[in-house]
Amino acid sequence: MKRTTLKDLAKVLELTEGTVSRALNGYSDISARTVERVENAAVELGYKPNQNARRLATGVAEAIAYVIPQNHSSLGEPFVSQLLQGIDDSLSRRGWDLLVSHARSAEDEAEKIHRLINSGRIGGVVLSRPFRNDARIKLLQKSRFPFVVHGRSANCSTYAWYDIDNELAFYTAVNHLVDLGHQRIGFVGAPLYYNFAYQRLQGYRKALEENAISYEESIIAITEMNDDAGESAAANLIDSDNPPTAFVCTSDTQAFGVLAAIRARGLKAGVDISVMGYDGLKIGRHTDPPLTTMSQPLAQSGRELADMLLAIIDGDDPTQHQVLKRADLLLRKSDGPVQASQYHSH
Amino acid sequence: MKRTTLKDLAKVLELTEGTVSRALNGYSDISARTVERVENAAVELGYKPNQNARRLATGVAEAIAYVIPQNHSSLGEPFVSQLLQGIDDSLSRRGWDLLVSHARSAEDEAEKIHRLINSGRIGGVVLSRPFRNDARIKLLQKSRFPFVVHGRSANCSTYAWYDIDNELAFYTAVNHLVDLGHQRIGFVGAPLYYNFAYQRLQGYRKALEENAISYEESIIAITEMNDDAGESAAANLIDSDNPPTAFVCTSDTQAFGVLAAIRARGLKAGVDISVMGYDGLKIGRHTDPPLTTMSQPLAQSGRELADMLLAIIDGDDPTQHQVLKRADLLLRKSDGPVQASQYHSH
DNA sequence: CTTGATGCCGAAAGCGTTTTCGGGATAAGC
DNA sequence: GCTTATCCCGAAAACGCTTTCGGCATCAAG
Repeated sequence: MKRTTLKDLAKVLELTEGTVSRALNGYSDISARTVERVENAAVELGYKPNQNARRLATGVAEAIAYVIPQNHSSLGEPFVSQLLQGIDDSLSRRGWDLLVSHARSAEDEAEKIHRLINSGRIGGVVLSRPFRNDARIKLLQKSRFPFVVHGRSANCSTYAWYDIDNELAFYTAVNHLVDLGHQRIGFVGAPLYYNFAYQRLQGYRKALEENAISYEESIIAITEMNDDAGESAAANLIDSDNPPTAFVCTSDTQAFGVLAAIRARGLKAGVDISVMGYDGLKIGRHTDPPLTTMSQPLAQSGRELADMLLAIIDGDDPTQHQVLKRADLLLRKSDGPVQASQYHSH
Repeated sequence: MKRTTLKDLAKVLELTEGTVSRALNGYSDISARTVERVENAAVELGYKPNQNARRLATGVAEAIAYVIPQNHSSLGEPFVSQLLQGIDDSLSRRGWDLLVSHARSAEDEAEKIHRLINSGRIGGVVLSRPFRNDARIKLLQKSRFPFVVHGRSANCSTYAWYDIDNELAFYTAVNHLVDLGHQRIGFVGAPLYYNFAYQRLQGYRKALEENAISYEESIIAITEMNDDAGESAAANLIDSDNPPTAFVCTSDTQAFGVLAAIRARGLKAGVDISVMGYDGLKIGRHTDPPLTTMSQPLAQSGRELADMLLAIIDGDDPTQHQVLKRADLLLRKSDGPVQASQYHSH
C-alpha cells in the first residue's frame, strides 16, 4: 500500500534512480527505448512523484498563493470562487498547486505573507483589492518575491497588475446619468484607501467637471462594502433637505442597499431616484428593480492573472505585464430620466 | 538574501543541526538554556523552516485540499469564499496550508483527486456537494485517505460528514406553505443525483403525504442550479393548464429565476404565487420580492469541517464525526396565503 | 587501426529537515 | 571510589528526488 517511489521503479527496471528520473523528465541523454520502458513502468506501478522531495531538490515551489481580501463583503464575495477556478485552470496545466490564505487583521496579513514567502512552499502570490498604499505590495517588492495584483495601488508602475479602468468606468456611468438629466448625483463609495474606490471617485469628479456640475461633499458617502452600509448611507442622503436624484455606487452590494433604502421610503428606483452599481453581478437581474451597473469581464481574469504570474516566475519583467480592461455599461431598470418635479429642488 | 537554514543556525550557535532542530521542536532532551539560545537566534536570523524539507522528513503533509464543486451555479457560489475562510481559520492555527482544486469533468476530477492523494502534498480532503452515489467518496475510501464531506451521499455511515437535515428542511417548508392554504405546490429541484436534492424531494413528499396531498409528477421540475434554468422551468409550470399556487426550490438561485418568471407574467410573488428558496443567501433580501427561504448556518461550517478533518488525520474514527444541523425558516415576502380564486382551479 | 565524437547510463552529492542511537559529562547512590 | 542514573548533545541515517560529472561503449572519420 506504500506509494511507489523512484527507487522501486529503478529496481524493477534494473536502472538507477538518477536515470529513471532523467527519463521521466525528458533529458536528452536517455535512449528512446529506455524512456519508453520507464514511462510504461511508471504508469504500470502508478508512480506519482513526491512533490515535497521534488521541490526540495529543485528549489522551485510549483505552487502559488491567492490571498483572499480581508474586508470582505458580508454577501460573500461571489467573485472569489470564479477567480479561483480561473487561476487553478492555468496552474494545473503546469501541474502547479493553488494555495489560499486569508487574514483577519492587517498585521496578521503581513505576518502571513512573510511566512508564506519564507516557507518555500510557494513561488508567487496573487493579491486582490489592493489599498492605495498597500503594505503587502511593499513587502513583496522588498522581498523581490514574484507577485501580481488584481487591481493596483497608487504607485503601480513597478509591478504586474490586471485591472479595470475604474476612472473611465465611473466617468461613463456619471455621463450616462447626466444624459438622463441628472444634475445632483450622490456617490456611495467604499473607503478611499481602496484604490479602486479612489479611482472611481476621480472618474466621478472628472465627469462632473466636464459637465459643469459642482462637486459637493455633502452627497459623498463613504461606507463599508456591504448592503447594510449602503442602505443607511443612502437613507441619510435621501432624507436630507436636498437629496440627490441619482446614486452611483462603487459596488453592486452597496447598490443593493441603496435600492432597499429607496423601497423603504415608498419610492421607486429607476423612476423617482436612479441608481447605478458596479460589478455586473448576475444576481442584479433579480433585485427590485433590476440593477443597472458597470460590468467587468471577470471570467477570464483568473486565468490571465495566473499566466502573468507564471511568466514572471519564469523570469519575465513584471512591468511588462500590466493589463487594463474596461467595464461595460449594463443597462437594466434602476436608471431613468430625472423627474420634472425634481428640477425645482435646486 | 538566501533563507537562513538550520545549518546557519547551528554554525552560529556552535551546535549541530539535529540539536537545533530538537530544541526548536520542544524535545525534552535539550537544556532550558540551550533552548532559549536557539529560539533567540532563530528569531534573530529570521529562521523559517523549509516546509518541503520538513514534510519530506516527517512524512506529514501539513496541508489539506478543498475541491470546488464542479457544476457550479453561474451566480458564482457565494458560499465558497466563506467556507474557505472558515477552513483556513482552523488550519492556520496549526500552521497547515489550504489548497484548492477544481475540475471540469467527472473523469478529470477523479484523476485530480488521485494525483492529489498520491503526491504527498496533502493529508486530507474536504469535498462539497456530493452526489447520491459519489465516485470521489468511493475513491477516497478505497485509498483509505482522510476526508470529510460537506453534505453526504446516500451511504454515509462509514465516513465523516457535516450536513443540514435537508429532508426536515423541506418538510418544514412545505408544511409552512400548506399552513398558508396551498395544496398545489410545485417543486423546482436540482438534479437528483445530488443527494441534497434527493433528500429535499423526500421531505417534500413526506409533507405532502402527511397532509393527504397527492404527489404529482407533472409539477416536479428538475433543472440545473442556476437562475435561468429555474426561470424557464417555472415558466412552463405557470403556463400550464393547472399551475401550482406555490413553489419550493432547492436553491435560492433557482428561486430567483422563479421570481423572474412570475414577474415576467405580470403576477406578484407572495400574492398570486408563493415561492420559497433554500440557502438563506443574504442577497435574497433584495430581490423582488424579498425571498422567503430556509437558511442554513454556513458561517461556522468551514471551521467545523476543518477541525473534523484534522481530528481524523490525527487518528480519530471518521464515523465519530457526523454532524447534522438544521435549517431555519427565514420569512421574507415571497410567501403568502393562497388566493380565494385559486381554489377553483382543482 | 587509431582517434575523436557521440550516445547512454551509473555514481554520487546535494536539497533542509527529522529522528534514532550512542556516548561523554555530571550527579546521585551504596 | 565505583557503579548506575540522568542530562545533554553529536553523529549519522533517512525522506525521495534532481543534477552534475565521468566513463564505458559504439560509431564515424581519418
